[in-house]
Amino acid sequence: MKTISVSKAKQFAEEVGIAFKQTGLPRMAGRILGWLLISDPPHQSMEQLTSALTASKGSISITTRLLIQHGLIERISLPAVRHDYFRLRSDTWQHMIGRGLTGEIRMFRQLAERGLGLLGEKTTANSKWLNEMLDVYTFLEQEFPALLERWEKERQKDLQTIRQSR
Amino acid sequence: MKTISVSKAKQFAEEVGIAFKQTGLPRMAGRILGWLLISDPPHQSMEQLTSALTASKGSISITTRLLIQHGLIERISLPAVRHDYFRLRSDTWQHMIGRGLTGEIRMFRQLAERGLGLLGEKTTANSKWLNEMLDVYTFLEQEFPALLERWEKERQKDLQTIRQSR
DNA sequence: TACTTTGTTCAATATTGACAAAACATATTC
DNA sequence: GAATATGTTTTGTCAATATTGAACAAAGTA
Repeated sequence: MKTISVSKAKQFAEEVGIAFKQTGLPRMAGRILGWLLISDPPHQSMEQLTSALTASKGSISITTRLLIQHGLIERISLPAVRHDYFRLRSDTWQHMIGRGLTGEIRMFRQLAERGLGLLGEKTTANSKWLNEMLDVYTFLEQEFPALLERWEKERQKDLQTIRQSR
Repeated sequence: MKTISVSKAKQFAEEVGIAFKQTGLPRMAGRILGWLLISDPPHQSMEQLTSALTASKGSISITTRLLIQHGLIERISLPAVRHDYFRLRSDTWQHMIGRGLTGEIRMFRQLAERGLGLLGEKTTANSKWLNEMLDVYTFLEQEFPALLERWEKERQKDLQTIRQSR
């Protein structure tokens, strides 16, 4: 029988927590998401989360709401069971990438525009940097979604290949 | 005479500060970089930075060192002037993107690998998510540098066009 | 060598954010 | 409708982080 070591699982959840903190979301959000990535079954009750993460009900309640708002997890309820469960959404990574990477790109593009607006018509030595900044981030803002679409397509192809080979 | 409003310039520096905080660098680092983006001249002394940002010498000293380590700014000295100046590096945005976006992609790819390692050979319901996570981030990790190279190329082309049209 | 300017380091403080515990609200069972 | 189970909101505490201010170091100038 192969079971995941509980301590390693908790450690993994902690690591995802730290990663999330760096992307701007609270640490607890990452812990919950990290746990849901490896928990068996993939849907977990609040009580399970509190005990797995040694966190208070309150924290879990607030943070699950946040994760739901961000589209990263969803609440499900099973018939004849009082409490609800949480589980990852199937499109979690689209949302993660959209919030993190795409969001960062947009933020810096906007900052470059603001900066250039401040300089006005003056062409100082800095406008070179600001223009380059605007240029890179505008390019990325346009091309990044296309990159993700390419992934979607290649993924579809791969899935088909797998199906055919059965 | 067109001069940048000092208060708006400071506000801009503050905004870049907040943006930096979200990417994991200290707020002060963003404030300094934001100020250097719009300051005239583009090189600023430590004394100028302290007064522009209303921050202590200590903060500036520590944070400029950090920015230099990250390759975002450089220290320059002018002949016959006692103190040094700081200015943006010409490749600031390559470093910014490498640290922020590329770093985030790599981090999540690594996490996916760790998670799958924990599951071992077991194919639980979660392995679907972890595999998709690994798949997206691996794809991005490979393709993102190529995207940046494409930008470099198109930029070279644009610069040539400008030169030729003179 | 004494003095001045400049920059760094570090200890003390202020600020922020995370979190738990408890009070509160809602719903379900008997 | 009392009792129990479940979930949310709030308040206060603690820990992490940022920032200052002062002491220190280094280097140029007279």
